[in-house]
Amino acid sequence: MRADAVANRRRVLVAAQEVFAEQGAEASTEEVARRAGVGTGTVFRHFPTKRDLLEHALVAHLDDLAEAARATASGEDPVEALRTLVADMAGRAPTKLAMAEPLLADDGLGEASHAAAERVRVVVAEVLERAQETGRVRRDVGVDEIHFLVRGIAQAQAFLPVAPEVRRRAVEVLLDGLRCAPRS
Amino acid sequence: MRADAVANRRRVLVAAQEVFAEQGAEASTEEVARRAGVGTGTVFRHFPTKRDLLEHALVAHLDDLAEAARATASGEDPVEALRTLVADMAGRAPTKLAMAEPLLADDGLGEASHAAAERVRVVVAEVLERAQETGRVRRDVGVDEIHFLVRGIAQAQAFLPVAPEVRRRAVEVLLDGLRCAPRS
DNA sequence: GAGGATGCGGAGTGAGCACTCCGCTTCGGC
DNA sequence: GCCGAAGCGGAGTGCTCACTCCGCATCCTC
Repeated sequence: MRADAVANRRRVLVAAQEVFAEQGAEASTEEVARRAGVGTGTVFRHFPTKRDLLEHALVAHLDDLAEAARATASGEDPVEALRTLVADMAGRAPTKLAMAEPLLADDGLGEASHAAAERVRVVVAEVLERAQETGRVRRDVGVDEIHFLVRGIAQAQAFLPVAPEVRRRAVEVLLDGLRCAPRS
Repeated sequence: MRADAVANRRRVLVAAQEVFAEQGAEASTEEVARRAGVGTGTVFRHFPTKRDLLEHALVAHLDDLAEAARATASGEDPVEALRTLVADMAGRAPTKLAMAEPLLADDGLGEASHAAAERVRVVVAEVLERAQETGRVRRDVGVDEIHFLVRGIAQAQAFLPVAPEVRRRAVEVLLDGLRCAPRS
């Protein structure tokens, strides 16, 4: 692969993440090309379909998230780390969903996306488990429930911009729910 | 207004709710017309833009919800009513959001939608207040937080179909969070 | 039941999009 | 520096969709 081709490919990927985060997945490929400073032909040569472009942008995004999660996981008190992780994921999820949504709606995520999502999942699972071992987090929830709730929080802010205190209190309810021992 | 025009208008509205619930707001106007058994011209005469059609379908949907909520509110134990309401709203929210999302993305909801949403809000507020008076529901949350969380739950299931137990446990966490007294 | 107003259907229009194609430019091995 | 291969740009293509237009059918009044 020629050096300029490699560079262009990377520039397109970066531009795609930016554009999709800002405008959602319905942003045109032309806009991505413009932002990357290349022609549309170049974008389509590297990523033959829009689906392909979305998928690669999503993988890049998930890898960023996993790395940040790994940094959070090491060091802190596990319960505090879980809290930080939930907040971080809730913050990033709108961007993630913008890219994942059309993929899910059309034949589901591809292999690469699944692998990247799994890498995130592993880190979250580890933090959750350690948090549960402290006895301060209920044991009847797993990573799936966490992801579900975080995705919910994220989605809920995506459309109706919501007052910060409302969002904060809502997250608080969620975290309290996690901390409580389950009731009858 | 001629009698057949009135009937057609109603049929279009009903068809629109069905189609948008099934296929999302990106469903074509032609599909709505087909389902209603009319031509596209007729749809556009009654609702000059797609936005108009979405908005009227949304109002009809919200009015249904408000009526159901009123039925739930009367009679039951308030805490139980709140629980039922949350579950019901979580169930209906995907349909609601499918219609509301493009409106929000483009200039926000119109006056009619706001009024309909307010009618729902009033009922929920009343149930929440009565539930709080029993002392079994924390007092630092309001209708906004409830709507926010419910919308989240709804959205989260809309894309990734989620295992029923996961969803159930997640809702449980939310409801437990509501029930707990706030912790430090 | 006649006549005018009202409403209807669906072909047509233009805009926007994903994706293709090919003449030209740039790269890199020699 | 030369030259073939690799890569590039962006006009072109075909499709879908919201929305328009107008000749024709249907309704309602008198």
